[in-house]
Amino acid sequence: MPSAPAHRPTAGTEGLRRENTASVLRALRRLGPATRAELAKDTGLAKATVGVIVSALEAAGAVAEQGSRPGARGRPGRPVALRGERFLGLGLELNVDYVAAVVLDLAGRVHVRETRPASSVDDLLDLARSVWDGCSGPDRALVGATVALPALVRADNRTVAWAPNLEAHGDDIAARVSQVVPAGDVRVTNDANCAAYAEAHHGAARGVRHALYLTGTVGIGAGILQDGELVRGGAGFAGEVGHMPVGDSAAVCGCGRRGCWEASVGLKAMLAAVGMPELDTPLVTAEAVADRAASDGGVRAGLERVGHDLGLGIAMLSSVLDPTVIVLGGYFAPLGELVLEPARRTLDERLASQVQVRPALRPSTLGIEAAALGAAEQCFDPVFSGSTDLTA
Amino acid sequence: MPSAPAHRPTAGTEGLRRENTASVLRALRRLGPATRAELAKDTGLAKATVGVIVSALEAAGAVAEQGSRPGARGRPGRPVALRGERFLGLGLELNVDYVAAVVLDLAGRVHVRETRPASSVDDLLDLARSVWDGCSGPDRALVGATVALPALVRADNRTVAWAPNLEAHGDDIAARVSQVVPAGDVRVTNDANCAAYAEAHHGAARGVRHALYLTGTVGIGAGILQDGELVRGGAGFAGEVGHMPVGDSAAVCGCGRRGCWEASVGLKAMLAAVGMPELDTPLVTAEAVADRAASDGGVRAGLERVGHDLGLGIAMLSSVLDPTVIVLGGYFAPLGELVLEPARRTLDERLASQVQVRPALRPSTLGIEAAALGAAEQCFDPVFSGSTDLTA
DNA sequence: ACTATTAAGTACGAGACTCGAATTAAAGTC
DNA sequence: GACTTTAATTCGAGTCTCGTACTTAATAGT
Repeated sequence: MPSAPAHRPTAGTEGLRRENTASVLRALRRLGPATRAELAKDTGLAKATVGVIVSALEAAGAVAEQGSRPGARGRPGRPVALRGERFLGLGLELNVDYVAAVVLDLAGRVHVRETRPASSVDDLLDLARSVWDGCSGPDRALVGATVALPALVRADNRTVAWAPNLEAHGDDIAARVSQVVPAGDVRVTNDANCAAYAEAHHGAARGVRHALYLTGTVGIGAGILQDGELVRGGAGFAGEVGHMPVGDSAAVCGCGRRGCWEASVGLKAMLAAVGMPELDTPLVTAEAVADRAASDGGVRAGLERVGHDLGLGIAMLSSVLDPTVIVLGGYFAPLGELVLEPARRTLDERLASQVQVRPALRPSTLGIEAAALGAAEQCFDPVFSGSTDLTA
Repeated sequence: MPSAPAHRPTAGTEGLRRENTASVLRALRRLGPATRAELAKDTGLAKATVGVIVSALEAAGAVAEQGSRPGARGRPGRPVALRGERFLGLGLELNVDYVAAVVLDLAGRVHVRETRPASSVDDLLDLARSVWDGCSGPDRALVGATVALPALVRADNRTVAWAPNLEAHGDDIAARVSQVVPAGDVRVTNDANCAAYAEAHHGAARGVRHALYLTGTVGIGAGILQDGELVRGGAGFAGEVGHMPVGDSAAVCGCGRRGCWEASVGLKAMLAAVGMPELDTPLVTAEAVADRAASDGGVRAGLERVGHDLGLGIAMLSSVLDPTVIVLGGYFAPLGELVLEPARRTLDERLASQVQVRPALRPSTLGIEAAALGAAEQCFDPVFSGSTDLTA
């Protein structure tokens, strides 16, 4: 059988408490402010148990009571809500032309989001320091920090196996981040995975348990969510879709081979198709292209071709993964329906069977900080899964 | 966030016991016979707790003590092993040209395996009845039955969305099976998923947590294992890789489109490539081809071409999923290295980066009952996950 | 204004479970 | 034969959840 590591999330009764506490926290995140009675019904726990758990969370500063909501019959409940003032998560992104940081709180609200045009680890550390300085306080605790990189990150969430266009050795990024901010646990992850996570928690795929995120810049990356969890693969390299043999089989890719998907739908291929130059950043470039498309039929035709090849790859990925929603990020987002519409048509042609429902194709709405936001959200993973206890 | 259903595997202390009991059972399955002390070390539970759990399992007939193993210093431990005489799982497969059944016990041993050339639901029920008659007994309990179908089965594990070549409405198969055998819980699943499960528990991918199974008959199907769990997709249709646009883009597929992968590497495409006729069953046909290849260079060249296109699709799937091991079943198994070797070469050429390790390509060794075996194994899922309690 | 009704939250005792330490048991070693 | 070593059980303490009964706080009705 698949030899599972002897994982022990529970074992003793205090582990059981952790588990149930996490269950209450998840319910609060999902429902928003809720009374103890509502939490009991949602989690299936006894009212008494919920009462004890809520008290502990309140003492820890994780939740707070709100004013009661009158109007109904009977004694009005006293709603409890996640507090954003105590526990924070820091998400960082180091990319080829910018660094970004997002501070998220337990309630899912963004405290800070900042992006700077830069590309070195030192720039990232500077940003992390300044962002945290603006958030820290005597009653603030940083539950973790996560660094998103456009790189192949191993399944250990620490070491980088391959980072083209990035002068980050990566192995020590985690260590350097933890010297700059007081985060107990610092992890390193792939940027597309982070962005997928962000879309599923805050963006166009909110609440969707099977989603696929595609980011388009020079390369194409994917983040896969299967039943709410990121698909990482054996070594941690799942989602490296840029070099799949899809699209124009003659197109020459930066990797030296031909026929890679990103040689057909990557930023440079798109620009070649519409006959426009590359500007400062992929996003600015794509916005310029979208503007021009309004008046230029040739540009629209070029985007039509890109959209078709995009749909081809999406058909492939849909057949394999059967996602409910596919979110398009990176330079695809500004182009929106200009590429999504032809992609949908191709998808309809290519879909495996009549029964298979076409996944929803949506542009990302999270902007350039998507990956950093997802990274910040990942910091709360241990909290909502019950492996960390905030009341300790 | 991905709105998780408020799943309650634990909650109270008796749920905790179930969880820990399942942990002990998993350890026994993984380690084989083990003393209470060894189980305590492996599971992380206290010795006292393991003692109580083992007593309960022994009373339920799930485990039994073996003769002690002397030789070491100190008091010899009394090893405990999973008993195969009490709890059984029934796996059934209904395919286009045969029906198959496997009875598996808690210890992972196969009690019966039988295949008959047939293709109707009635034939399957006959087989189920006769197989169970040969196994049932006063002290025997059937923990469940699982039916594997070459069909799109919805995520509810009951209803069939699409079953080409199969006159099974499917929605009532589960009900009819539970009338024939005394299985509490009857599930319906996709055959490739079942076979993947079988390979991961008993076959060429044993102990591997990230594996991919590919079966080749007339169509091509995949089963995906991500961290030991089957990837099902949003509707339950993940792994439908047969109609991905891969290989010869001009090849006409049975679905009416062109360029589908199975139009390049399906059974009929392979036969066309080697210029040989189809025999009774895919396996017999493939064996004949393998025989001929020993002496016929033209056949070898044809298989070379099929292997190349196989490698192309595998490269795609590897980029997306990053499996550690890929198992080739169906008609690919008899052909073995004749197609695997060229597939490996293509894979090496196409692999995304130098860092990415090539997954191991292995032929299946489980034979025609692979899917039925995996179906039987799935019956024990609730037992090893702790949602069912054998000691109740 | 007063009572009945409805629902939320709490107090409390019972029950289940795990854990660590102490104890008993069964070998081999000197 | 005494000692050592390791296995397994016993026992008491501690933690947790649960159901019931009770208290509290609002509205609805008379």
